[in-house]
Amino acid sequence: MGFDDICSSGLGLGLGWNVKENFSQSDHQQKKKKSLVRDEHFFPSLTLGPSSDADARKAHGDDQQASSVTALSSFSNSSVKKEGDVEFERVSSRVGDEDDEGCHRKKLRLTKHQSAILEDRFKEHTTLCPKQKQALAAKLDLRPRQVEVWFQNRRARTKLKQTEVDCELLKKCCETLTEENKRLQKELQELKSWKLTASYCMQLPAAATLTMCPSCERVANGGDGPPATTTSIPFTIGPKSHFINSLSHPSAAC
DNA sequence: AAGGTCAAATGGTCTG
DNA sequence: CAGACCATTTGACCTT
Repeated sequence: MGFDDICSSGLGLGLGWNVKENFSQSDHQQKKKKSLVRDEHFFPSLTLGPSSDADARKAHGDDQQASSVTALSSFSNSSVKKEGDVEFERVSSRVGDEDDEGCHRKKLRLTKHQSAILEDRFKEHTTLCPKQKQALAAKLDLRPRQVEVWFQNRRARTKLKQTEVDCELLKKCCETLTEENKRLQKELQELKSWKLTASYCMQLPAAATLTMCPSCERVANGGDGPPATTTSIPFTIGPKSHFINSLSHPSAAC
């Protein structure tokens, strides 16, 4: 026991990314997955302790549903403005000539009004049932298919935005963990140097009664002298370290 | 002209 | 199997 337990018990210190891949999907679906974004969940990990992998991986806040963050639409900076709404109406409304639609598609620009209504609906629900779609299409003078496509594209934008947000979050998390890793590495080094010091002190008669109080967590002489303080003893153990000299009884420290 | 945006098309999977 | 959804691509339009 003692320092040896701390320093040579497979204490591991690491920083890395845990990748939890969702393999639940069928094989034929995998070929479609070119991007990692959808089914992989990355979460950073920092470990200090036995290198067993048994420690529970915390479930991360999952599922990037449309968040309030993403509610701000990319439409807000829509570039169509110069020629005013008259121009909008000209290009946008009425894809009424459905027959020649297949030949060459004309760029459709939704009017501000149409976009606003669609946005409002999207804020309420990110999907539409057929009836809602019909009604909305009629209201906006668009085809149901156009409404459907708009919602698809809007969801895609939301997802992209959310991915960017998540990415930023993970970056920050990574930075934090890197700092934590550095700190723990430093602490480990200190513990190792303490071990060297202790093994040296063990050879001295007085140090044989070295004790650490479990309550105040200070190293003290177990003998007749006064309790040791941080100033009188060359080393003390911080709150997170739990070292008790096996040669003496813990309660004797105070 | 290059690059960005966005509506629309396409081709695939999933689900009831 | 139809319809909804998704990822990706295409093409028109816009800005710089």
